[in-house]
Amino acid sequence: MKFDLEATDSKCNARAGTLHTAHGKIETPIFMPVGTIATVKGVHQHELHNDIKAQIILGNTYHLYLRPGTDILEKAGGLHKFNGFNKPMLTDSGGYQVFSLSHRRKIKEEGATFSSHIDGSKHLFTPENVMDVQRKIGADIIMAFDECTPYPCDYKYAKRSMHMTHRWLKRCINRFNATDPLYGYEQALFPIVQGSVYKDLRKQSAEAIASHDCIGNAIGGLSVGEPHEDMYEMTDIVCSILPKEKPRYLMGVGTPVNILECIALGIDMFDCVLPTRNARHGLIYTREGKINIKNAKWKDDFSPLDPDATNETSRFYTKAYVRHLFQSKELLGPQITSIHNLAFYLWLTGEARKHIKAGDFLKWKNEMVSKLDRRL
RNA sequence: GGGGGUGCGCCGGAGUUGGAGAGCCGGGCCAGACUGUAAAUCUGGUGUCUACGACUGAGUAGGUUCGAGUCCUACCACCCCCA
Repeated sequence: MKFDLEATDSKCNARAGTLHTAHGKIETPIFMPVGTIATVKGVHQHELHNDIKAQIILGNTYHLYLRPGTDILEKAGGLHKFNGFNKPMLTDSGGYQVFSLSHRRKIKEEGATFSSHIDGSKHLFTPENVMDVQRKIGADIIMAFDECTPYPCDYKYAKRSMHMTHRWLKRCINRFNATDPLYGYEQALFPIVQGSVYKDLRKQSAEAIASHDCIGNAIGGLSVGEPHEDMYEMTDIVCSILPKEKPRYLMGVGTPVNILECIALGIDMFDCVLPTRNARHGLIYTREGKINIKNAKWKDDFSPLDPDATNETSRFYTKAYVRHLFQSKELLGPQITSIHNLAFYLWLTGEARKHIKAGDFLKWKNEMVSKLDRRL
């Protein structure tokens, strides 16, 4: 797996590059739709491919391990074969579930014990078996097992947790290096920077992560409720330390404005549930800001969801029609808005790339942010 | 034509031995939230007003009573049975 850095903005740290994987290339900056349970909720693979133009999607180790289970995924020949998405995929390790399902787990040095949110059964996740599971799932990029710390998080806990994540990382790397891909193509392991909102911890963590010389690096533990200023500050510090020639993945971020700001700080890869979750709840992102398509004011607005969209779905369906679908609780409503929001996110990162290459990113970014920044 | 039954919220239920209702449950409607997905979910609002408090309100109009959504009378509407 190889990353080519193609352009760097002269006025900020934004970059454009290409990550070459066995399932195709990823042109950065890029947004990666989240497909936790082997599906980007409500969206067909051909829609991801043709209309949204997704270049890579996510899956989740914790969820896929619980259901359908690694035996089924192995039998299928890996996640790509199972869900039919034959472009690059990335799996998260379950580290986020250490945070989001904190009431269902116990952390020890060995690993984290979860009681399944599906049936209550007990499962131990260790750095080693999380690597094994991700080998079986077969994503192109797999993530180290970490603890995503909550916000707020006191310094002492953040420090202790960070060190444990670093120790877990060494175990992940050892297991990863001791095992081979199961399906005949390369997988890359990305380590994750932690350290909560503490500058010294972030610096220390970024240095530790960089020292492993992995193919790409990730920043975790942000977008968990901290102020945006903290998110940007931490991202900035970490980007100044992580190697320039390797892709940087900011996990779980974010809003369109978050993404633009963090591209400016030097981030190449993003993922977030907002475009799909909000879509299912009737919130759509447009070039002019976000709108709630369920609001009564759209009931007789027969203009397209987005007349300027580059994808077909967003130009084809009207606001009034999509509102009607939501009012009627028709499945097509969330499907259309999910496609729309993802297409918008992919358009956004694609435009950013164009402007970085053209050399006018910062100006374009600032204009976009002021247009979009109605608390996006 | 005769007999019986039922009437309160935007809708459907529940609730009444006469004793605190702007008010229970569900739906609808109107808004809001959501950041490496326990999420097609969750939260709030939904009579009126001069609004942290008031006022009006149980088909309509009267009556009985300290007190009526509840009892009585008339009328109206709807449903059922008989002709």
